[in-house]
Amino acid sequence: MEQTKDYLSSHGIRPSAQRMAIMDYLLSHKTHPTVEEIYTALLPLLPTLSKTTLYNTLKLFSDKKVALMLNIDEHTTRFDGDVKPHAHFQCQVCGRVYDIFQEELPELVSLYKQQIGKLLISSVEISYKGVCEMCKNKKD
Amino acid sequence: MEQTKDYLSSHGIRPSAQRMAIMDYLLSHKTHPTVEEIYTALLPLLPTLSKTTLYNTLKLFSDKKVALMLNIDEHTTRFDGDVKPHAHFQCQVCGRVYDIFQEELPELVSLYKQQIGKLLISSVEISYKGVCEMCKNKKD
DNA sequence: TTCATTTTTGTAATCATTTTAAATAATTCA
DNA sequence: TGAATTATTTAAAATGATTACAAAAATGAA
Repeated sequence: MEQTKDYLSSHGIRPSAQRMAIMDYLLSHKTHPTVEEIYTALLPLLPTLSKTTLYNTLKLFSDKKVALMLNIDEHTTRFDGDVKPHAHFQCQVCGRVYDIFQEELPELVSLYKQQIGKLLISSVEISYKGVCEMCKNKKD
Repeated sequence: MEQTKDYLSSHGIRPSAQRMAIMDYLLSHKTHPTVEEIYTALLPLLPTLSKTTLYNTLKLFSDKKVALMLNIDEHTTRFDGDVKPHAHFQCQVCGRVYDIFQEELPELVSLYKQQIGKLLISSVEISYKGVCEMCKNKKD
């Protein structure tokens, strides 16, 4: 996709085939995928893709602010191509990660983003845990 | 300490020597230590302590709500004996984790803790990243 | 083209965490 | 008490995510 190329370029990222495919994947899969999931999904498209490239690229995306690196899952890092301020929820039964867009959040984030005391804040991550609707209903 | 024994007992945790030592450590070291740090610190007191016991115990503490398991550090899990609602900040230069007690936070947490839509929320973790005062000053 | 730089790749190494099974300690109740 | 059951601790091995490294491939500039 041409717009992905421009999107990367405008953020100071040279748009290689691998990078575009990875960015496209993140933008079209709002599932907060793990490295493993992205790797498995892209292998048919990029048969020579290596895990190292994935790790390097996702780190680059995170540094350049075109992706979020999420620590909500204690077992593995997850990634999000949506960089608008929002929170996340992980279901402790099925492991799925959901987005939470609350009106108060962007406000809260911008409020704290500048400074708390003498600390220089650059990012905020808000993570909820519990049981999602699907799993809650199965329990009955 | 006798009060640690009661504290554990009142939370449904049988107070073994190992558990009391670990809880004591968490209550007296507000540094959000890693498993490795706790292990190294306690080895002189409990020469036979094993890492497995540490992992088991910290999991138990987290389940019984006498400790927080923090995912703020992407490399390793950190623990906090302070279970009052508060946020954390990790300095990306030195790695230290600081507590952030903001008036708005307990409110925010209790607000969201019950339910968001159809999700059943049981815990919230708010993590800031940036540069701490010490490291900020060193940079000049 | 040729040279230099960037990006990608595969392999091996590292390190936190989990699994497993045995050893030890504590508890129960006959 | 003391044998039997249960809970806890331990050490060693296995797992799995991530990083380090060095070579190969691709890209860009002169």
